Amino acid sequence: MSGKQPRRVTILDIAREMGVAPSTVSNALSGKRYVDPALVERVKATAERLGYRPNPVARRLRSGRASAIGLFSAMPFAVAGGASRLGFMMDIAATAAEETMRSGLSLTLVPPMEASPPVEDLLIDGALLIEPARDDPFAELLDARGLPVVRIGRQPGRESAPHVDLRSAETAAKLLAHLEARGARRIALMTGQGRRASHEETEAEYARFCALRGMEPLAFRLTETNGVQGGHDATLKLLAERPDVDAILAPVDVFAAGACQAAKEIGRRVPEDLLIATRYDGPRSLASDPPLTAVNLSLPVVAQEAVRMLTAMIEGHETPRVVPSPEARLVIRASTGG
Amino acid sequence: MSGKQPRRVTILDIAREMGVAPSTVSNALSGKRYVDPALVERVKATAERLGYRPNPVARRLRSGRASAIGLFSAMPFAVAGGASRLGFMMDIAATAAEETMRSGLSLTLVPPMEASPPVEDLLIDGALLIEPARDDPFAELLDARGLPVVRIGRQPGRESAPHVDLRSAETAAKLLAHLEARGARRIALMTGQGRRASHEETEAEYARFCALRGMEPLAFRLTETNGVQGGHDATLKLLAERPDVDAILAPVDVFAAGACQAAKEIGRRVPEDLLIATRYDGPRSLASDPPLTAVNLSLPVVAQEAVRMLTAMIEGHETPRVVPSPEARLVIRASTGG
DNA sequence: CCGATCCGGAAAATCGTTTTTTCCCTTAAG
DNA sequence: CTTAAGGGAAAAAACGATTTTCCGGATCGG
Repeated sequence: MSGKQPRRVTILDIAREMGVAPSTVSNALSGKRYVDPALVERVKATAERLGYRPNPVARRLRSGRASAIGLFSAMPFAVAGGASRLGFMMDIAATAAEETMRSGLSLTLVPPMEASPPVEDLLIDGALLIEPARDDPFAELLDARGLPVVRIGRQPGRESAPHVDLRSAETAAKLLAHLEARGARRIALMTGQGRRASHEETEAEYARFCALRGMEPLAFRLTETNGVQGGHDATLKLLAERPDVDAILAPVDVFAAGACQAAKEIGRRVPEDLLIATRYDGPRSLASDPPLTAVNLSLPVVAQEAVRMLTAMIEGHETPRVVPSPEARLVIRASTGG
Repeated sequence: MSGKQPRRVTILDIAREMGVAPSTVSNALSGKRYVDPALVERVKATAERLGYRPNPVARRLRSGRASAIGLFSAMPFAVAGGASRLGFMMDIAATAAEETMRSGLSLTLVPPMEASPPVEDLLIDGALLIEPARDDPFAELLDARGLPVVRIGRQPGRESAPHVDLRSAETAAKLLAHLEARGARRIALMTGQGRRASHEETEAEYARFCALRGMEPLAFRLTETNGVQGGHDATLKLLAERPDVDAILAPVDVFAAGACQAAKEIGRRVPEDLLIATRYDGPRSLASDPPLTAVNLSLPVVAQEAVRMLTAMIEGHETPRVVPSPEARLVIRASTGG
């Protein structure tokens, strides 16, 4: 346990061993300045022989870089049971971590906590922010610290901040058009309460869609932390009050899953009597009964793009402020007739 | 873009401003040495006024700690589609990140990559390793670096390494007993291929169980990356060949989900004609049709415990080498008769 | 009354790199 | 032949804190 480390080999050890200056060793190893090729070889060999490992902390202190970025989820991250965004977040985290490593950085996971975490003390030189809401506290802290931030999804009120645009309006339009094509005549909308762009854009698109067709809008905002149960309860209530509803668009997958359950309970067959569609195509949409029609958001691509933007900003390179996500593709499943 | 940081306030700025020595400021703020209380107050006030934030890197260089730990997933982390362990991993990551932050550390996510990531350059002073398989490459790298490591789940072949024991044998015993109590007479087992303790222990327990009852063992190892489809196909084949099988224990949740689908397709009703049970109680088990009987592994507690062990090891404190996870509790759902 | 102890703070060393500056020596130009 | 230029490596500064050492004055005991 805690085995007394045998004192790490430092650059100074190499320098002493070879009778050269520490700076020469540094330059030889990093290649930042010209050093006689033969000497470089010898330095490298000695470093290898002594088992030299650069001390990342010292390196960071001098160069001022943390060599890490943070992944911030605005959503309740550890919400017991009904963690509606875990899959979403992980699709991003997985790819982001990989892409981050590829750039020689590492990725720090920052969960929302009761007491907001010490953003100031985090060792990062940039941040990824997942679907920030209008007054996202993380966004404010990060901006205050003056850190480069790339948002995944536009942040309402901060449209000009760098972000990957998830194009939720287009996604909503596609889903609505699909439902209509499958025969829906009265579509209800179930979004979440957070003031996120995806919700706002979807609502706007839905309103436009309804207006164009003279369809009476039936839009609800559910509390995200209620999870499947929330979607379930809301659906029961909705279908009781408005039996003419023949389709539900529930962008948050847990709500859609709840809607499926509710429909089954009251004997409304999906998709024969009721169409249900969602947005994020995660494990839940596949595992629902029936499987849910959803949208392939290409989150791995989105994450990769976001990391690229962020690293560019950190290095001071030019980068477009807004990058569009790949075009969303419908994934049509049994919940809308397969 | 790359907004020139306004140069952080350092301890030197405070010292200059007040006409005292930097060391005095440090001592006043940290309280490590006695400093005149009145002066302490003035220093704190000045620090506050100037907006002083200690530079974590400098602090770490001097004290030699990285103040971060890594979370390593041995499993394919970004497996397209059938990512069977994402939920599992995230249950742990979420809590671990929170507990880590609470200890003033941060958590770095390390995905498996084609080219093994530069474990050497990671700024961590400890690691969490999720369900390492017998010859886990990460385990070797980390041990070689001499870093404290806590395994979540015993690692076959490294039983003496510090870990949180997931008690898979007991879990398996409970599930098997439950299936038997619900009337199962011929139980088949579907595990994964990785040489993880959970699979090995479950298989051993299953063998014991069968031997005791004179039940013919029917155990299969499926490739984890095939996901739901793999479980589905294997189940079809199994039920065709052995129609007398009346229960399936599939610890990997995606296999269980696939089994459900397959059963439905061939008209075997669950739970009337076939019982199905799984291990990890993630979103998938809830969203399956019917919902799956599973086991509450208390992953948040496990994660918390693992982080505590790790921080203790990092600080050189004594800590038990093996901590048992909380007793697993059955979560009985419709797939075994509710 | 003198030397030992204590005390609070200043000064300096330290952590291990990277980066800047200095310096020596060779070469080329005037 | 002298000087300027340039290249390659050594030396030193810097990063920002913590930790150790130092120092002058007050206190105390003998």
